[in-house]
Amino acid sequence: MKQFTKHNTRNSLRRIFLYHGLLVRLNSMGVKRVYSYNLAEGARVTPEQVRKDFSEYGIRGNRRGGYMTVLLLNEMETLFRRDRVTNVILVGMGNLGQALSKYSRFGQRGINIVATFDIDPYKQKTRDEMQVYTPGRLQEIIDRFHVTVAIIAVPDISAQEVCNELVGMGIRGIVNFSPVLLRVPEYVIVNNVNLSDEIESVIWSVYRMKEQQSLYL
Amino acid sequence: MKQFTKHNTRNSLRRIFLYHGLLVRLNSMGVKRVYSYNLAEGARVTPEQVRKDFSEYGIRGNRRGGYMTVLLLNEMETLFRRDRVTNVILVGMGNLGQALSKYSRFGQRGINIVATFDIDPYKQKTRDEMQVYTPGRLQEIIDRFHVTVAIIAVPDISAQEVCNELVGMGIRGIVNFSPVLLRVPEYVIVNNVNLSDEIESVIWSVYRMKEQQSLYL
DNA sequence: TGTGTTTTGTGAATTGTTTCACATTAATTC
DNA sequence: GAATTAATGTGAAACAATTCACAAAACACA
Ligand SMILES: NC(=O)c1ccc[n+]([C@@H]2O[C@H](COP(=O)([O-])OP(=O)(O)OC[C@H]3O[C@@H](n4cnc5c(N)ncnc54)[C@H](O)[C@@H]3O)[C@@H](O)[C@H]2O)c1
Ligand SMILES: NC(=O)c1ccc[n+]([C@@H]2O[C@H](COP(=O)([O-])OP(=O)(O)OC[C@H]3O[C@@H](n4cnc5c(N)ncnc54)[C@H](O)[C@@H]3O)[C@@H](O)[C@H]2O)c1
Repeated sequence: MKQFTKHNTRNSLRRIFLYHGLLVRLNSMGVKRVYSYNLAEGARVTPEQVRKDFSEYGIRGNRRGGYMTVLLLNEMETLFRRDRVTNVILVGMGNLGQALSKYSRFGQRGINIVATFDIDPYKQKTRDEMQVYTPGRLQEIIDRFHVTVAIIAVPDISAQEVCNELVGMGIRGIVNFSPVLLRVPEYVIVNNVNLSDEIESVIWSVYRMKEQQSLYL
Repeated sequence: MKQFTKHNTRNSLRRIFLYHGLLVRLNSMGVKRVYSYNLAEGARVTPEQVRKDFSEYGIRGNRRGGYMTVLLLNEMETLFRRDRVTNVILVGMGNLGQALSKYSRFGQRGINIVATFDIDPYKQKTRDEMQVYTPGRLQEIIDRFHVTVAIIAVPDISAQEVCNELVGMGIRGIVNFSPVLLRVPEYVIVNNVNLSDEIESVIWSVYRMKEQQSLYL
């Protein structure tokens, strides 16, 4: 087993997923060979970056011949567990939780939301098709489906509490949509996704760009 | 006007927003003075990082006295336009678009979704409270409300097309939730937010951590 | 007013990431 | 089958971000 000691940053992983997405499209379009500059163009990076990223994960192509699309795809899918489906639970079936639970393309990405949870009994009943469980059944479901990754979409006040429970029940990875930074043991992976920040940073970048442009008028 | 030539990375902006959030909470708790290590602890960074970030944006405190909470908050709100509300439009009122349009806390962040758009006439009618417009009225609304930032929550196939229209109508910043990298002129800011990637990167990090741990058994 | 203490602000050092430059290899052409 | 061409793979160089180290400032208290 190759060990990834150095690098392995969030950035390189992000790019790898991008390359994979592009590769799926190219493959479905019947492209047999792909070159670092093809992927680079699609991912808006340099070809060197693509090759360095692959090199980082031990993925190798043919000099002069680039990469065989199918082989590269297979290699990536094995390496990044795209060959397996991972069971995930979702806690908090409010606006965002419902949107996520209805998204039909997670399956293509190997993400399977096996169960959703909410404390609100009204939400437990009314969700069409997908069963919404009470948090009392968390441990049972986690054990039954060998769940190690959870999505938190509860209000900020409850987020840390829910997080603690989940970690206590064996969850090792959390995607947190609430606007608080969760405190977890070092063996737990957390990805904090703050949608307000994502929007606000664009707003601010636009203001800043306008200011700079007006300096040259 | 201070010019931000160097640095100004996405990372430092992200952290600045984090500090702001913490500051709002500390202020509402009646904390009068705040020190770099307070913010550092909350944001999970080093105190030096906090001070460097502030220094970067020309924010200064008192040696030994830290920062006056209210003054720092005011300074940040002026600097980062938190004192103004920015009008934003949202295109695509499917699962995700509806969740975003119902989120009530954007207002606190100075984000005001003034109008939403969808090609589906059914969606144009049924959304409670918020009016959903046909894309035919985009230019009119953009002009009327001086909109420069848009959120794209349409399917991947339509995303680039919608993006082109928006840019042609004067939009300068785009938050893109579709899983394609948009192609825009260099004067337009794009933030691609890929929720599948956010989840998948956690899944993969968990797998990897487990592998590494099993090496030491 | 002076001395000790605490905290900021920031150059310098370190660490991390991306790009460059080119040797190496494989395919193609003659 | 030798020469040419076009790609990869990767150290080295350049660049970027973070941490270190400490001087400068502000406050406390005698
Ligand atoms: N909706 C958005 O567009 C948006 C944007 C930015 C941030 N967020 C953040 O995402 C999170 C979810 O947002 P939302 O709009 O879906 O909120 P919401 O209030 O609509 O939904 C939250 C849900 O969590 C449930 N809940 C509360 N405590 C719980 C617990 N202990 N266990 C299980 N369920 C619990 C509630 O019953 C509710 O159904 C919030 O933290 C919000 O700040 C959402
Ligand atoms: N929902 C999620 O949890 C989720 C997760 C990951 C990624 N995404 C991405 O976010 C985007 C939106 O997802 P969704 O689940 O809301 O999809 P959806 O299919 O539910 O909604 C898309 C909406 O866009 C509208 N639309 C299509 N073309 C349009 C056009 N040209 N102009 C205006 N409106 C148009 C459709 O009528 C529909 O209402 C997609 O690109 C999806 O891949 C969503």
